[in-house]
Amino acid sequence: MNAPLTAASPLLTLDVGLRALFAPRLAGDAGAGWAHAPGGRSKVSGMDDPTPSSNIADTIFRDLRRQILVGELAAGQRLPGERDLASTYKTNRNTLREAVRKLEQARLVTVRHGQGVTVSDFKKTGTMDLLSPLLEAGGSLHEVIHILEDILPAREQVLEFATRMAVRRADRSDIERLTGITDLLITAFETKDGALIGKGFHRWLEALIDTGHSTAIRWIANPFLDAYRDLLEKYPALWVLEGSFPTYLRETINALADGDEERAILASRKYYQRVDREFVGLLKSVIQPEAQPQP
Amino acid sequence: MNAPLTAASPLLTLDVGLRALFAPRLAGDAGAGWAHAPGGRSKVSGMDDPTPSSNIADTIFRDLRRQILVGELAAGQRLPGERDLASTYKTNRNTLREAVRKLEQARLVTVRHGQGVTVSDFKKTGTMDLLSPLLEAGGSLHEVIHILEDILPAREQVLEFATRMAVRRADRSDIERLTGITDLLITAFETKDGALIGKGFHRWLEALIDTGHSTAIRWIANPFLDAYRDLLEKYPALWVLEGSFPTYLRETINALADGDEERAILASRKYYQRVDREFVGLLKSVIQPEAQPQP
DNA sequence: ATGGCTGAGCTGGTTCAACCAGTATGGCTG
DNA sequence: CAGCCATACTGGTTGAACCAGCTCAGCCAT
Repeated sequence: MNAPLTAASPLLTLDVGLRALFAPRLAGDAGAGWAHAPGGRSKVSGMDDPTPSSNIADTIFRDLRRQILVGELAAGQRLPGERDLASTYKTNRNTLREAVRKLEQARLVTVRHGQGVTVSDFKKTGTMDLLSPLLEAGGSLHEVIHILEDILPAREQVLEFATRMAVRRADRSDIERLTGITDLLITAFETKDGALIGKGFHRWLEALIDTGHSTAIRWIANPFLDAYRDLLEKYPALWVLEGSFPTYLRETINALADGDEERAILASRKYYQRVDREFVGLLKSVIQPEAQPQP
Repeated sequence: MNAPLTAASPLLTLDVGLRALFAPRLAGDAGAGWAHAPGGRSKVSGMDDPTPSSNIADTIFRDLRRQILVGELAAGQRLPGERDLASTYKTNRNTLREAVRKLEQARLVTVRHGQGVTVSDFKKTGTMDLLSPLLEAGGSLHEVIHILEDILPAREQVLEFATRMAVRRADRSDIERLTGITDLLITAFETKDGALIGKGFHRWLEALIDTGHSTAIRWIANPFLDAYRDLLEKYPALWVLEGSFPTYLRETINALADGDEERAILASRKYYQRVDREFVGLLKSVIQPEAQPQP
């Protein structure tokens, strides 16, 4: 890659992460440092349930979804009949149908009475909801990298938009909340513990999005946050955190407090362009190792 | 509103559309002028099925979804048991469960074995998939307008991003396709037939998004296109088309052909800021008629 | 020979009646 | 009073039967 990194600010754990990304699941949890703050949420318990999903229908749903997302079941192809599928999965038709209903709702198949179930072309008709399951499905390396390359600029757009709205609509309590998380996060950054920082950054992003006070932003950002969280759980060591990470956080907070929209956008753009450039470069060097540059 | 409209370019059918938006469904179809082009699609038949949805489970799903989206079922609230719900809807438990599976997949409820079904806070945890059903559900006027005000800038961001990627990645065939649709559309614009223009514009947007050759863009844009199409079907006369519409189309195409990214973005930004400003102004004047400006 | 009807056999849609399995709760027991 | 446990909720699973839309082979009439 063209732009050399400052020796003092290497990409944190990136190559470890890349190796982990396509390797069996890693165990490990980096302590309870980022437990939920006692926010004003209702009795909604939060997303800290381990979700064992011993659910048969759900298991089948996930399996079929995976098969579709990695291309084992191609678009336009017809699924076996419900009776056949049920016996394949050693269950009954009712349970199997629940799985099919979920596939249908996820736009992965279309069901027509008398004609069977056909796989949809999810690349055409899907939505960002598929991002997390797609990364989780882990198709071919090439495929995943292509999708990621595609997603990264979109993510940057979303983040810029979220940042913009946050600057416009932040109130005092938003800024306090974000400042608090930022301080914790910068402290955590010193530990170089990828999983811990990852969780903290997730909270930071959530707070930033909340600060926009916009349902639209939340809805756009949620699939990205989901994908982030899922990947974080699977590959705690993955997170690409460039050396300027604390600077980015501070710049954003300061611009937020000053109401300086352009400065906040600039900080975001600068940071993510850096990170993404490195990330894409590394991804490409995984595909074509001969093109790998000298450090 | 501050900026007066040029007398020669009134908002096409806007107040008719606003009236229609909160009135019973209008009938009418503006001819087959926008039939699908014989594209290279596989056997996927397209989205021109009337979708009668006589499906019981789906009907229940839609009804419960509507109740949740308009707030009749509040977040955190528990649904009646499956046995009760089944008898309420005069059906059996299996069919009802299929509806609940869809609600679960749509993130509108969470189901926990032994504890029942609870309504989720979709404003926090939802995704853009909910946009179309939310508008369809038609909650309080105030609510819908608030959401729309929130969505419009997001839509503009998405369109700008789509435009940007289209300019970067357009090839000759993309430009030919878009030019063809543009010519048709501008001709159709003379007819002032809202439904016809609406359909044509939908095709134009699809072509623009295809031109980006990016799965990410498609996935982000799809919920917006869905909402657009659904509203178009329900309120054929709605579409807000400002007088500069043909100019916007031409500018975009020309910039695309020249590879001039900034010019394309500028055309998009200028046009949608105009349209959205008028739209929001009108929406607000519906809420507070006393604030309505003089023409 | 050709056109249209018809029924057999696919598909998903719906119903029923049981039973299995988590979760809360209140009353009983130590 | 503390702790257990029967019980009565909740959703999860099962299997069988039947209803309904669709396709197509094959028959019948033109």
